[in-house]
Amino acid sequence: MSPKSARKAKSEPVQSAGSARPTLLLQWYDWHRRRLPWRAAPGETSDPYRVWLSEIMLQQTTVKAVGPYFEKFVARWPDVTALGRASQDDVLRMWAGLGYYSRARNLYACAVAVTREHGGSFPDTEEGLRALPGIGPYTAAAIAAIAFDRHTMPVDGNIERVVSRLFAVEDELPQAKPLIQQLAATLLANSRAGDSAQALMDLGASICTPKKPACSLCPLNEDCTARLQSTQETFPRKAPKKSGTLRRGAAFVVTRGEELLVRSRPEKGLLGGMTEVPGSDWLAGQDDAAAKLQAPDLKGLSRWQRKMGVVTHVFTHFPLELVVYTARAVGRTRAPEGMRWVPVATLADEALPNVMRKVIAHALD
DNA sequence: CATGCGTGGGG
DNA sequence: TCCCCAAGCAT
Repeated sequence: MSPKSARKAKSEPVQSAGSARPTLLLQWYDWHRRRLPWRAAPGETSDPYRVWLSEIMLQQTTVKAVGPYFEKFVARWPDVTALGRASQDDVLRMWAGLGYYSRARNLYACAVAVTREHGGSFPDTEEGLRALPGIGPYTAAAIAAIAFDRHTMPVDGNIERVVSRLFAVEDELPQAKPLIQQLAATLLANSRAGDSAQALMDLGASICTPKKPACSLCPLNEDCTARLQSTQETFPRKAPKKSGTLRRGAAFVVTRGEELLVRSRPEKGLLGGMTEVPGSDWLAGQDDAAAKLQAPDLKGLSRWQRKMGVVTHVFTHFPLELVVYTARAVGRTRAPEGMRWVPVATLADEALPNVMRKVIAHALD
């Protein structure tokens, strides 16, 4: 007789909780799902174009920030072939302010590819989607699950957080990604893959938040390992990231009547393809005198006037400090090679990143 | 696998 | 104020 045969008075329903979770999650979702502009109403078929567009915009970007941009885009380009017929510059102008501008270039390239190579319909498999510009592993899985109900679990930052807490994953990100992917897949319901994914994302966004998670409201709280240990807020594990070194530069704001001198940045790299006022390089340890030497060379220009103060801006990987110089150009002063005059009144329509809007506002203040 | 790539909001 | 972060991708 082995000790194992001893029976508990009341056998515990430790019912391999793994199988109960997907159902609990969907039940929670059916009551608490967020209403979002790109989501189909319950029972409705979702539009792959809207799912794709929203997923691209939502990469590293908050729902609140995306809202108005999504509405603008679908109003102007109601389907992927309409977007494919636009110009990249129109797309960049509409995207200005949302950040990560390579997304906008890839968005356009993707629309062209879907229009020309897929007859205007998105591929309905992860593999097919993954081959398109701007669509990586997460986005391919998300579109496949949400728009085409493929049985796959996309793993974004929300889901990494929820899963790493649920299973108390001690490994640090990003090394833990494969493990988390595997664990996340256990939360997929047999049907309703897209809802399973969106349920986890909503849970991460509204309950299982980075700070002060509302565990008492969580449908999975009963067998959340981190919560049982009261270590929720310490997950996911990740190495602290280092902040970049301050870079300095100068920006030159030249007006000609009611017009402003601008140019376009190179296609690739920081703020690729976006509009800017002429400026110096942005370098660590550069002094103002060195930066000023890079002022554009125009005939018929008034003296450069240094605006008091500086414009500061923080990019993901470095902070930036710009000194601003202004000057006025007479009558028909020609724009130097590669530059152009634009009316101040229509600046809002330009593909101006926010750092340049700050510079111009500071200069014209 | 590490790094580059925006911006605005919250604690 | 400062730091962290928010539905990642490309290289």
